[in-house]
Amino acid sequence: MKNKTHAVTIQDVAKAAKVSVSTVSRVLNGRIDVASETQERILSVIARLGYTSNLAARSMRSHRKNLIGLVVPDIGFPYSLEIMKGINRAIAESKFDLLVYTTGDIRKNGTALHEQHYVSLLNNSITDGVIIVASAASDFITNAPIVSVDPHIVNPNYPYVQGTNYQGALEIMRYLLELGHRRIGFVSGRPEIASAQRRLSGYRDALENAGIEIDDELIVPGDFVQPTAYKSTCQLLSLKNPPTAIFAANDQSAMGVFQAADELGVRIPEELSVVGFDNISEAKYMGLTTIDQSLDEMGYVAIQMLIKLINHEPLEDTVHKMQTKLIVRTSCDKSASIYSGTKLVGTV
Amino acid sequence: MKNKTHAVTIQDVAKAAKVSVSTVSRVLNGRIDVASETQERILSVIARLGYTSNLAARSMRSHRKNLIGLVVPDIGFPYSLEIMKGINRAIAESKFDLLVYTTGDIRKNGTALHEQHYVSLLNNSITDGVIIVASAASDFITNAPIVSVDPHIVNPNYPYVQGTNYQGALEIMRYLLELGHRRIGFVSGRPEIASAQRRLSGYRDALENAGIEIDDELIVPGDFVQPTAYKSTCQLLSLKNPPTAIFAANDQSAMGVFQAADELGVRIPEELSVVGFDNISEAKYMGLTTIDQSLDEMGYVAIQMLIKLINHEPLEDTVHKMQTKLIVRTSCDKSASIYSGTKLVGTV
DNA sequence: TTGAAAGCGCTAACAG
DNA sequence: CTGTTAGCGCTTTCAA
Repeated sequence: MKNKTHAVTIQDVAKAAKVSVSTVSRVLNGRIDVASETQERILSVIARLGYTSNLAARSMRSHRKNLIGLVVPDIGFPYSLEIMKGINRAIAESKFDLLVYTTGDIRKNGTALHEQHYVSLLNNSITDGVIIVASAASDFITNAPIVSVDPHIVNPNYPYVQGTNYQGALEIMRYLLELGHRRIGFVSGRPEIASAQRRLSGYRDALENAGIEIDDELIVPGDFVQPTAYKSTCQLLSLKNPPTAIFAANDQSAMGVFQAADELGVRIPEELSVVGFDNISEAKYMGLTTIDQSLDEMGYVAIQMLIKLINHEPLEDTVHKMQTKLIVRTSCDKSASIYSGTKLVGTV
Repeated sequence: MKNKTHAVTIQDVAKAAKVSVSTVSRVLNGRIDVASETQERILSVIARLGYTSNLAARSMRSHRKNLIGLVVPDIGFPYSLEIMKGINRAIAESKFDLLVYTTGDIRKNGTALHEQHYVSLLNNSITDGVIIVASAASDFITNAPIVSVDPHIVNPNYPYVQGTNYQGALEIMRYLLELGHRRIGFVSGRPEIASAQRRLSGYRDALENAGIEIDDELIVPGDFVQPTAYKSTCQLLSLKNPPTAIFAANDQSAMGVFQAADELGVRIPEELSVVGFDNISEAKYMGLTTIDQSLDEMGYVAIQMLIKLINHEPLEDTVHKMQTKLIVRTSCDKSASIYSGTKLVGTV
């Protein structure tokens, strides 16, 4: 490791190039008012010394950092990854760099409080704006723009991106009802989260519209995580009058449903139709039907919105709702066909 | 959005609490030499104003930032994600926060150069140390420690973590040879990468040791990405004397092999045995056998090593080689049994 | 075209 | 226990 002692600063460069720090700074920032001879000399010194401008110091002085912050609760989740894919794509197309902030584990902190903390930390220091994913917090103190992706609780003061959860749920139910199902189970999501509530509403309303009485026994608890869904599904399948179809509130829950069905010897999709919300990469191998809310697109769109805000450009839509797509699989094969889709983009 | 005008600084807090900035700073840094009454007053003001310390300014003054940087080429890759899972876990157990730096896409930049840039940028500014994953660069200018995970080219000057690629490849080959295979195809990885080379060496040496002549027709190009492996496998399976088993250099390549086999109507594992390197979450649904090099463990260990370096604690092993595990699947079911493993930890 | 100097927000001596 | 002061490395006036 070189320069074990001291990082090379702009002063070192200035000294070596026999100019003042301000001249070096000018070159660094691409000012045109520097003699090309001087400029070349400075650049060669920079290269020779391996100088990198100090991010901290630079951020402190200038307002433009070309850096976007991303606050995600847990990178390990497939959900987060999907969104990050889209974010990554948008970042690649932009001149911004991305800085992801995570505390490694949701359990480590009092979520909402820490989200607020990190948003402030980043936006008041080194980023031009932040994207916050699945935030539990609904209010932030920041002087740079933020865009919320799939917030737990919707706050109209901030621009946000979300899926068409209600419509998607209706879609799923329409599909299952058309298949002739009358007893449809629902593995819930976390009840405090808006998207979970809207999915449940869709489930309920669809049944109601179809003139089917809601059997509360068929609505079982869940928390977007596989083990809980597994337990709930076991309970569901052990009913004396079990459902013939199950609607799982998210991908992980669908995995839990699959696990339970598999263990109890119930074959999917022959004996039990299963539909799950979210992208499930394994879905095609498990014979599950899914409704895809294009998580990656949500990330992509969020960055686009944020960049506009950073550039003080107007935002046509403060709220962006992503299209959901029902992907129907008739069997455990790899072919999947898109059944239908709804697109909804509007301004609140 | 509040405070649209100006971020609240330590000065604002000091003024509101009627103390000096240094007293606020003391409270912020948990110094004990502050009257508990004053402390409480300051804390309440901080809470009321929603103050967050400026990361940039703080980093500039103090040496300890409690922040670890991670430089990954592309977050969207399953490979990166696996490593990040382990990193995340280790971070959660530590008092450090994590900051991931990515440019969104490998193609965006001249990899090696940019890796060096980001390492310097982070380590000379706001991080206490960085982890660099799958680096193309082999030398860095930094005054804070770095740990390299799975470097393309090994540089003994830096501590690094890697899998037992050669041993793993031997293991895979032993397994396939024991199954009676004599014509075994190899879908290569990127030839400039050390791990890919070692996997190929393992393949070659195993055949040689078994007294089987190497047929260069059976070694097809790959680049760790599915489409290439797909094409190469099609080529492999179209040979007049096609292989009865294929060893894919990584998970994505294994997916490509699966895709090709599926398309050509070759059943796995009945008609074609396939083994892939890396964790493949879909493997269990596809009947693939894998050799798992515990990517997440690599991330976990890397953070442990880095934290020791940051704390100036001695490192027993500058080089950490992760155990690889051959996971054999007899059919497309969910049960998987661990075949064998090798563990190798040493110091260079 | 270049340099000197002020100051961004913060921490760490050093005085009181 | 608390305030004063001197910078950290950088950008940005303002002069020269």
